Amino acid sequence: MKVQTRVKSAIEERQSIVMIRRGLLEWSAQNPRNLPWKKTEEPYEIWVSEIILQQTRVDQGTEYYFRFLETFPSIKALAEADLDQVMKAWEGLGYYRRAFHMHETAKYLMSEHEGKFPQTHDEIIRLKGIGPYTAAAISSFAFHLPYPVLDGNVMRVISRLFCVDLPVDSSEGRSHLMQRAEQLLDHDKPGQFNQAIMDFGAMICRPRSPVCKNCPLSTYCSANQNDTVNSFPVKRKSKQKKERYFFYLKINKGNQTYIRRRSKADIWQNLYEFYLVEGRGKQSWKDVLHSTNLKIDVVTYSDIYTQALSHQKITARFAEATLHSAEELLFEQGFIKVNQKKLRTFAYPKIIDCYLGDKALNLNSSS
DNA sequence: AATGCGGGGTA
DNA sequence: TACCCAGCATT
Repeated sequence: MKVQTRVKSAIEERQSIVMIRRGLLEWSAQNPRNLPWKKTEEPYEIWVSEIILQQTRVDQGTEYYFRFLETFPSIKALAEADLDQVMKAWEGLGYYRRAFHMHETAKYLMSEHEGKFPQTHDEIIRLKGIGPYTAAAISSFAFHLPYPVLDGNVMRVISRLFCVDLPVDSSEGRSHLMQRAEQLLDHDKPGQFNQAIMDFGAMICRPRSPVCKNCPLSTYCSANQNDTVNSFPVKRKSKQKKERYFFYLKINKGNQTYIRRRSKADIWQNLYEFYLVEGRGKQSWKDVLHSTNLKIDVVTYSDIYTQALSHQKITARFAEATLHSAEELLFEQGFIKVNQKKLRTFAYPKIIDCYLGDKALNLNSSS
């Protein structure tokens, strides 16, 4: 038997667009999602929520959202804070450039924009850290401007509805999806519509095991009709992870420790760390200690810590040591000396945070 | 157009 | 383990 395919007429096409739009809004009204940032139209608060939620699950970001607004309740408060303080609020959340850019933008808005968040899409999208998605989100949620959001949820929903087989991580795919998103958008209530389609993607049209059985759009969904929902969205191959080996020396002098802010173009920019020697492949502490000019006595060696980033696999070892050579060697390299008690007031990568946590635990249990 | 940038939940 | 998450900047 021959598989029947037929091209939809322009009229049918327009009709299904209308039905999908209505279906999304109705589903949203019947299945409201109680998210804290939905309760406000304050641009600053919406901005904070949207930056936090970039590539970050709602469950993971919610606590950060409350704490960030508590610590920095306004553009002014954020602008007047130290970078270290801002990074500390972001510690553990990842993609730390987000925090850096927010801080930069807050300072810019104070000095060049009278501390007010801009109210047009053109101005908003020019701000650091704000791209097409975030600009559309803020524009529609805070100012009711008709810009469609195109995030991971929306791309998944649309690619399934219309069987878009262009890779969603290609510019061609993105522009195709954006066209669809613009067609679908409800221009009278863009904010509501954008919320609806994202919620729908998160709850019904999920990445794995979508709930097609009671999906209100199943009759309009090409992928569902063809029983190919699992082959959308189409993505390119992901790259292999690079392995890196970090040897960290927690160098002490008395009750002080030397730490340094990471400043190179690399992971964990603007977070703090100990003296680092990066090994090439497998290496031992002996090789590493031999390669430094520092006079130190190692007191303890830690277990091995590993952390998987999206693009790198980090293996880290820590050694605690006392310093005998002149401190100047370290100060010249940008290190600062911090009292042990104040150590945790700085922001660290997760792998260092874990090490410090384990160390504190060991001290407690052995005493 | 490709790549780098975190951390965690889930199947 | 691999994939994905309310993406963006840089080259």
